[in-house]
Parts: sequence; C-alpha cells; structure tokens
Amino acid sequence: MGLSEVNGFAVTILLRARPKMNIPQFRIEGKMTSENPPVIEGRVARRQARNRAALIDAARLIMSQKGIDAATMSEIAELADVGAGTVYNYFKSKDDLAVAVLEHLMFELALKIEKVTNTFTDAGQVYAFGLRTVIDTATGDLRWRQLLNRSEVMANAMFRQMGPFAIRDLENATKAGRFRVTDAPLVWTMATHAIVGVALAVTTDELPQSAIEECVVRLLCMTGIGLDEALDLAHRDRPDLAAQ
Amino acid sequence: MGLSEVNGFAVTILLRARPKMNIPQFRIEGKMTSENPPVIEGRVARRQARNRAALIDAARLIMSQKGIDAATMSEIAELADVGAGTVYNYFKSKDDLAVAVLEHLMFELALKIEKVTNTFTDAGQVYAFGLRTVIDTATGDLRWRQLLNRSEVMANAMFRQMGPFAIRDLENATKAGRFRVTDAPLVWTMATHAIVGVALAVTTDELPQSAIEECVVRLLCMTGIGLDEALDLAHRDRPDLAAQ
DNA sequence: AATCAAACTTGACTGACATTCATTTTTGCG
DNA sequence: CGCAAAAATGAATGTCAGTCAAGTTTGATT
Repeated sequence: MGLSEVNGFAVTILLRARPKMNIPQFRIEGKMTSENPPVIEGRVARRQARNRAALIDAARLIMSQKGIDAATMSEIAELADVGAGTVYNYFKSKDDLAVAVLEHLMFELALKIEKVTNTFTDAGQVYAFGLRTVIDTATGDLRWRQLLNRSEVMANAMFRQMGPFAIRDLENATKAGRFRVTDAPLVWTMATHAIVGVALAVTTDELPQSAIEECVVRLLCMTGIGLDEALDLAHRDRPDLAAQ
Repeated sequence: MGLSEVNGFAVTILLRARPKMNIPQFRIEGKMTSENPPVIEGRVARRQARNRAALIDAARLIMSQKGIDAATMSEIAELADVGAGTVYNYFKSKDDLAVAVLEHLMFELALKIEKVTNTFTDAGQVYAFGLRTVIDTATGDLRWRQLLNRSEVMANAMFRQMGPFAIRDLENATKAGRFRVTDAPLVWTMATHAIVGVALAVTTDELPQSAIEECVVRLLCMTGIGLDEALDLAHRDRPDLAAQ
C-alpha cells in the first residue's frame, strides 16, 4: 500500500554504491517508533514528528527501490519535501537514516506477529511462527529485497526491534521445558544473521525457495530441541497473518 | 607475519564510509588463490601475478586497518606500488578487490584447518573443529575485526572458500550417521552468517567472549544431532592449529 | 638491432554525492 | 510589534571511485 509512484525503475539509474561520508553532528532529538501517536505537544513538535516520519517514509521508499547505497540524500529530502540540509537535523548521517528505516520496518513486523501470536498457548510455537513469518516476509516482500544487501544493519535492526519478543519467547519456552536455551540473546543473534543470510541467498537464487522451510527447522534445532521435534513444530498449522 | 609497518593507527583517520561507485570494466584475467606457485609462464604473466598479489596484500593491510569502506583505492595502489589506474586492470571495482581480499583470507584459513583435520577419523569432529577455528580466528585475529563490518561479503567469501570443505564434512558426517543434514549448503549458509554475526557482536562487546563456546554448540545443534550430543562434540579435545 | 602493434601503465581529470554552514525563515513570547 | 532562539535551507566544499588519452613495455618479425 502506498508504493504508487515510481512505477518501473528510472532508466537513468547509475549503478553507484558505497560513497564516503563524514562525521556528522545534529540537533533534533526525539525517537518515535511510529506506533503511538499520543498527541504531540506544540506545533513545532508536531511538524518535526511529521518531518521525521516523512523522511523515514521517503527513505524507505527510495532505499527499498534502488538499494540503500544507491539512494541519495537529496532525492530522499526532495521526496520528503524538505531541504537537503534539513535531513541532517533529524538524522546524523545517511547510515543513521537507513538504520531508522530498517528499525521501523522491523518494529512493524514485530507488532504484526505479536498480534497474531498472543493467543498461542505454546511458547515454542510462538517462536516458530515468528521465525517463519520473518523469513517469509524477508524473501517475499519486494520492499525488503534491496535492503538485505546491508545484512549487518538489517540483522542488527532485527535483533533490536524483534529481540525483546523473540528473547522473551525463547525464555518462556525454555521455562516451560519446551526449548533448552541457556543464552537467548546469543541464539537470537545467530538466528537474525542466519535469517538475513538465507533470505539474501534465496532472493539471489543461490538457494531454492524450498530452503525457507528447512531453514525454519534448523533455526528451531538451535533451540536445543532435537531435529524430530523441530520438524514437528515447524510443520504445525500456522495461522495466516492478515496479509500486508 | 608481515604486518610490520603501520604500527599504531594513523591519527589522521577520517571516519569515512560507503562511497558511491560506477560500473567498471577491466582486462586482465587470471585467478591465483595464492596457494600454488607452479611456475608462471612469461615475464608479463609473472609481473601480473606479482601485481595482483601485491594489490591484494596492500588492500588486506589497509582494509583490515581502517575498514573496507574507509580504505581508498589510491592508498592501496600506492602501497602496492602501482599507478592508481592500474588497480582497475586487475579488479573491476573496489568491492571486487575487497571480495578478493576476503576470499584470500578465507582460503588460507580453510587450508590451515584442512591440514589439521585430515587426520581426524570422526567426520563430525572435523566439522566441529572447523567451526571453532573459524570463530576463534574471526574474533581473535586483529586483521579480521574491521572486515566483519561488511558481513554479507565476509559470509559470502566464507561460504565459497570454505564451503567445499564444510559441505563435504557435513555430508560425510551425515553418511556416517553422525549428523542429520538434508541440505548441507543451506546449513552452511546459515552457519557462515551466524558466525560472522556472532563474531561481530563479540568484538563489539554486545556479546561476551564466552558466547563463542556456546555458539559452537548451537551451530552443531543445527546439524540435527541433539543438544546433548552437540555439547559432547563441542567439548572434546581439540588439537591446536599451529598458531598463525 | 630496428620496427611495430598489441598489451599495460599511468596519473590527471570527471562526476557524484554526503555533509557543512552562512543565511534566511519561523516560533514563542513579552 | 520586536526579538532572540530554534529550524530550515540550498549553495558550496571536500573526497573519492572510476575513466581515459597519452606514454611505456613487450616480444615477435624482419
């Protein structure tokens, strides 16, 4: 929804990648994970919130189209309808903006998953469902494809935004005797990087589509349940996310 | 061996990162994975081999010092003692050069591991030992630290250069009834990305040093042996690699 | 040894940005 | 309305990655 413009690809694409950047400074504080519009004080604050959101949105659009590196700050600024210099009032650097975009994306997905799984009774199944949804999204959603190329950033954003949920689930399932995880953050770190790696390989056709299913199984193996139980867990019914 | 010069860090470091690059063309063919100096025909060919090696060496030195993005082509060319333009006769682009550097590094390590493990009798143990060695190197060797920031490239190089060995071991161990792996390339893809991710997190102090041990265990879990067997395998005696 | 074309080198130059900063505009307030 | 502080702006700066026209080297041929 909302990908209307920029139908094909600008034919004028210059295959650029990885420029150099300087050490930046900036002013405006304030986070805003986009979920929670609990009335913002003051007109300025509101405009800033709007600008920030517009920038993230514009960046998301352009970056997921041409890739993070090929996106230029000026076009992002223009699409967000602010001056080129203004971007730096909101984000320290291009990379910082990219991180914001990715975290935004991840947080949205985390919430979507949370909404479905909070009715589940088996903590293990919650984790399994989360894994599968993330991989499916990463390989299926066009908007993610280009972003996968910066895997550390992607995996990091995934770690931070979905981590609280994932780690909670890993620990719950362990308490319930379902999993055997001693260091949940470690397992989740490994999972995020593996997911991004596999997603990248699948979208590049280095791995077949079918690897996704098996990937979920292997990620479940990492939780210390055996292969058989992992297979069982992975193949259980899974409710559908209300498709994006 | 041979890291003599550049003792500390140039204090003049400019924190740069990710420039833009164009689509390149180039001429000279020829690989040369550095292992196998089987007499190269002709003076030209020899000079080219020397240049290529010098470039990879220079790039390795500088990139592992300032990071891949912050390294500039000119300084690499200068250190390798060739003209700035010459680099492009050997490598299509900066990224291409970086890939060559990483693959070189990986191949060396793969051979080192191979040399030790080809006396092992248990295929599972070979894989386990390989995993541990890679993680130890990635987190311990200073020269690797900076390179981890481009995780996709790193993981990719690892996949390609060590993959033949790793996949062979996974399959052998499976045939021997030791592991239960149906799709070895997938498992190895997941492993490489997870390894790089964990190494990155450890060198960044986001994960404790102790995570390394547990990481090996969890990677072994992915092979379909249970947690207990994984623990057992991970804790077995491991011969030392003749230290770098 | 002299000649020549092909194969290589070279480094000055170009085009592209990311980021900065002097100015201008907007706000909030007395 | 008048001001100082906070924000926005876009022209200007600095830094490369990658190109290319001109200069060298090579080895084959005479």
